[in-house]
Amino acid sequence: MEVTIKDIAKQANVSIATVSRIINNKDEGFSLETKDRVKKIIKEMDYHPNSIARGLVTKKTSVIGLILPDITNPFFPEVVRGVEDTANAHGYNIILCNTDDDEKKEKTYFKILRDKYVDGVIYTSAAALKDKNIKILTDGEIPFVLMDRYIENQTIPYIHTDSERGMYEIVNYLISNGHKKISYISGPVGDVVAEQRKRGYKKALKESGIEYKELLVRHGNYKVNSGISCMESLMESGENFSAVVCANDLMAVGALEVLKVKGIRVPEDISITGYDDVFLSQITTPKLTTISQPKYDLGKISAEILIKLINGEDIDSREIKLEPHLVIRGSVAKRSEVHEDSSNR
Amino acid sequence: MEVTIKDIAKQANVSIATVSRIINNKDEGFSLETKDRVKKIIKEMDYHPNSIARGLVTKKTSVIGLILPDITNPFFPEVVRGVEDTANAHGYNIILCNTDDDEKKEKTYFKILRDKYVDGVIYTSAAALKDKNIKILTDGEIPFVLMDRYIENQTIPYIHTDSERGMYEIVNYLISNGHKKISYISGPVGDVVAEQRKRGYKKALKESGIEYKELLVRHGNYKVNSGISCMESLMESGENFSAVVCANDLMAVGALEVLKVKGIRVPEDISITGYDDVFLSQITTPKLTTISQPKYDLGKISAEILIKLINGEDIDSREIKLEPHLVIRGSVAKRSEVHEDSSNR
DNA sequence: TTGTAGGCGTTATCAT
DNA sequence: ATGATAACGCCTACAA
Repeated sequence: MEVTIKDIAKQANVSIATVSRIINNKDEGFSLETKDRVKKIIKEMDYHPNSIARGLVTKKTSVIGLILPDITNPFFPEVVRGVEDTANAHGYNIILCNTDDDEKKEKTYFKILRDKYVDGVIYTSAAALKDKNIKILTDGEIPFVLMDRYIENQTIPYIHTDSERGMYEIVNYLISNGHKKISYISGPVGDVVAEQRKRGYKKALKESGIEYKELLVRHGNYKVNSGISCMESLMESGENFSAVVCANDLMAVGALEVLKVKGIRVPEDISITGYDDVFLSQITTPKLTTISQPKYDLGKISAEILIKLINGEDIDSREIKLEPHLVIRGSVAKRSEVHEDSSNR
Repeated sequence: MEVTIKDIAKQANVSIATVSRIINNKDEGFSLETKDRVKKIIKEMDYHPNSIARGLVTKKTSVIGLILPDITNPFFPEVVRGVEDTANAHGYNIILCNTDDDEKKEKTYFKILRDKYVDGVIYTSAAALKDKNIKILTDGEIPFVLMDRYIENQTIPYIHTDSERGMYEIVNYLISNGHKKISYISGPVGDVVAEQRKRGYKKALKESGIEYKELLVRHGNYKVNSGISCMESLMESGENFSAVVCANDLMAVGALEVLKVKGIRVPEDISITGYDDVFLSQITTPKLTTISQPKYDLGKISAEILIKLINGEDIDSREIKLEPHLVIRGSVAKRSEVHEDSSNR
């Protein structure tokens, strides 16, 4: 049988109340002498408080839920690490939940986490979060934050990187290298982040007086295979372009693969860009020019905000926007006049 | 205030005992009629049992701990996914713990998980697990399994892939391609898996009558950087070799990078092999010939075994060995006679 | 400074 | 088929 607070109390000839005060580091309610004695006995008997029992009365479990689409997506491990390290440093553990962007799974996890009385949850989803689902958490008065993605018309804090700006910058970089016909492989239609990035793409084009052509854009799902099919579709379209910007690195990898197979040189013939700066982007040939997101920090800050919320502290603003930055590697070439001519109407 | 079993009981004019029986799907202790009535009220009042309170009496929490070195290592996400999917399918959630192979962190996590009364833990570590630490779990009578790595002289179940055999096969593949001078970039000295793989390397050499030369081996830490430094060291050694086999893909990526910088062609000049078949190995140039481990299954089966243990079921044997298999891609070339001659003494 | 006792929300053992 | 009630292990007023 496990040794309980009762055993310690008996052994030390004090009440369990006193023991409780001591293990909770209260600064009143016992003499220094009894404190030492009790502590010694606790050590001798290897007593450790039962978190469950404690949780039942305090309503705190010291665990937070971490909901994301798929840990297998190379974007997430580093984010998760940021969350876990931070949570841990504050005495929390994390329950990891993979939803595959499936609303049903999300809902189920919400309920489970609520029933398990987690102290808070960090939520990332590409799917639009329904109010009805949010209610599961809010009714349970469980603090939560949105990470990476966000939901409109809500007051829930969210931490993300400025996707529109990131995409804006990399497209501008392309333009400054002489590119004018720029294809775009986007994320899914309806995905909030995908929309933001596309907005950055459009904005950059517009500012340079380049017309946005629907025919030059394709919609993938952030996975390698969709990068492949989008690139193939682009090639077969007969449209002319000197560069293709992808909404994430994985799709860029797929696009790269297609061009390699077709014997089209990157970046000499066509330039390609990624987004996220996942490790993969450093080992493709050529290495991907991409936009770097502070992934670890994204997780870290999300955890910090959540913990503040849990502690009832104020947070400065609902939105925390981290800044992305351009990482120039080898997948973009200057568009020379010669090529320019040959590809003009 | 949350609605409790008491509220339901009152509303339904029954005792909490009856409600309890109903929510736990007992097959006695209530009439069909009251069952329906209670269930209806439960739904109306949106009642959900408090897992904490339940856990306090049942001693079950439906959560399992998952301890691994670093989720950021691309080998793990898929394993974790296998664990999570399986756990979830059986009604369990997972608490993720990153240890960085730090014994102190491991010990701390052991204690936390024990205090949180997790139902079991899956443990992966490169560090030698001390008996004293194991005791934390065994004393708490918490079932656990070893995943990927194992500990000698213990009776703890472990699930792993046959590292010795995997390495044996890939080295044989090299030999069958005419390679005789084969360098080896190993994992850390003392790491159990590293030892197993090295054993496979030695065995293959021996069977083909090739002498094992300490001068041809280096020890890294499974990370890209160590692959780089090991490869550099190998190049500077002046030793002659036509192939280098790496104990994992990440180090192979590092090695590849060094050769690329030096203008040495892979596989024409030197062949390289990886191990693990992490996604990265498909996008290097050339693509890595490597050994594939069933990563998802590793996680899945580990979870299944653990759950059996939790349920008090018998498991067939202490050791479950999954089979690795050779994946031939483009980083190994036939060693032609010409090269052979030039590199012979 | 210390102890008593109630309560947290369940499950489970007895009765009835 | 039901209902009281005692745990489960801890925290926390409230007393002493």
